[in-house]
Amino acid sequence: MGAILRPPICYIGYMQNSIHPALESANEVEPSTSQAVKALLALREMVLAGQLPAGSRIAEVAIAERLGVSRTPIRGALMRLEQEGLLELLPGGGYTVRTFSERDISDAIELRGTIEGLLARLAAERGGSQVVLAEARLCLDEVDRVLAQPALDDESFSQYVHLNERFHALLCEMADSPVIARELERVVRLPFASPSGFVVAQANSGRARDMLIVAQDQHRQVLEAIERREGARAQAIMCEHSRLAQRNLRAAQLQNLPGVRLIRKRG
Amino acid sequence: MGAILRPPICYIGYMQNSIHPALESANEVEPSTSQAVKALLALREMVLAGQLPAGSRIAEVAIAERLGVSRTPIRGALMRLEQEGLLELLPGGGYTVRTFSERDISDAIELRGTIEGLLARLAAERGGSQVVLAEARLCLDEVDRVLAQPALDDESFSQYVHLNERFHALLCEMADSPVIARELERVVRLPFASPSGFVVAQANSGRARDMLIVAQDQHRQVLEAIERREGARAQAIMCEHSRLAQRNLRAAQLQNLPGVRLIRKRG
DNA sequence: TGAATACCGAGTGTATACATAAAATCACTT
DNA sequence: AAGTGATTTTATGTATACACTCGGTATTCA
Repeated sequence: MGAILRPPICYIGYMQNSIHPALESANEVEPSTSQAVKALLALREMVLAGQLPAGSRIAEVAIAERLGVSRTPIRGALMRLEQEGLLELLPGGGYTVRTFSERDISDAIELRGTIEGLLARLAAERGGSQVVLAEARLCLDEVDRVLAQPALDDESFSQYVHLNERFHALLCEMADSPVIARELERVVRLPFASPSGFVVAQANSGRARDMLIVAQDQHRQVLEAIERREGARAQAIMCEHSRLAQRNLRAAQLQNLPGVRLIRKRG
Repeated sequence: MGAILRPPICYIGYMQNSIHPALESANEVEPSTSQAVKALLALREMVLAGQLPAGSRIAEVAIAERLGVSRTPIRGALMRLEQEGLLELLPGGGYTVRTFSERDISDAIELRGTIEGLLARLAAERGGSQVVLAEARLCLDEVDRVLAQPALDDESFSQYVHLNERFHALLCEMADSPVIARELERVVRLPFASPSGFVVAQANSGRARDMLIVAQDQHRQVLEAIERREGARAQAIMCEHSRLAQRNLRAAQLQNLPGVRLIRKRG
């Protein structure tokens, strides 16, 4: 498990290919990655890190020379990030960093919970394959093992996040619906909407482990509901499950999360 | 109401700027529209009309000369359509037309119903502004007037579709959630997931008007539920409302719908 | 002195040229 | 004859050059 420990744990899609554009010209992480991918990852990181001033237009040329690529891949990345909802189109052309109110984030989490609830119901109704169900059980067993210790260190949290994302991915697989899975992936990319978005945020809190215990219980129950073909129950549990993130949104200290700078205080 | 009668009624986003790329060089619909917009609209039409062979790679240069623009806006349009879910990335680069199984379409409709249900619940909980509520009531009154006649002609159907989309848009406004509204718009763009996607498909059916009567009743009930702040009821009605489209998916003759060619029979 | 117009600059939108990778075809060998 | 290898060709990915639009500023006229 080669997961990085502290900062960029939160977003599902970013874990496996998280690039740090720290060094100016030394960001040759892999020679095989195309310029377009490089630009996309770097720009997303920059946006989430708050390195781009929100409100003013993003200068393409400046980004281009900063990343050492031409404007073409930059423009592609900008288009894509606008589609993802991290950027906004300006009336005169060009893009700005989008900011989110707390209610926007709350709505994003609610939407994720709703879609995951739908997935859970479909999984129950359609009855996932025994193989995937067995994998999910094993996954939860591993989580139990991680949570067995009374106090969790960073390594344990990292493992939990990994297993958590794996379970949510398995849920997708059980529902066997590429269309819905695809849209869920989009929603999860919205800042703070990820299933493990707030796990790290409260990692230092004393009740952090207790929260994870509750979440794990919900995972157990939803899997049981799916196995018993209890669709409505599975849906309800999964929807409620997302409200853990809602609670953390209010209680958590958000300093260490990527994308905090995108939250506007009032407006 | 400058709605075109027969073919391109079905997709919300396409109505106001539906371009027919019929004439080769005479598609100067507006001189102010950028090449990028032109390419996007034309390509989307081509994909939905089934003019591009599904399965094989889309040749950029061919599209470019056919539309009379360079490859740059074409590539932008391809990227965007891939994001929208109409195209698929090929492993070697390039794009293909995506095809949908009947279950994919069914899932898309279910997803739309789920999200609209969420919107209805939020609208009820948050209590939409009196202005929007009044507009919605007026909208439904107009629908009543259209449905008053015993038999509906094409003009009436067109009016219904227009009012139907307006009501769904007002629902979005009542919920007052830009984040969720944005994702709903994406889902609605999926082939056949539009709220009025199957209205036209069964326009010639004898029971067409009856279906619309049922839909209108659901609209009335959901609005009442929202006004009374009955969130769960509003959610349930709106979710069930989308199942009308599910039924039509099975029963309707789909010949006249844009995007039919994207349905693969088995697989 | 204020306002309006014109000029200049910065930056996006578009087109095209080039490089590279993939695919298809042909030849050659087994 | 079939399969594998090399070569050619075609198409995508990338960079750059150009055009045009939108702001800003300065200048001029009333």
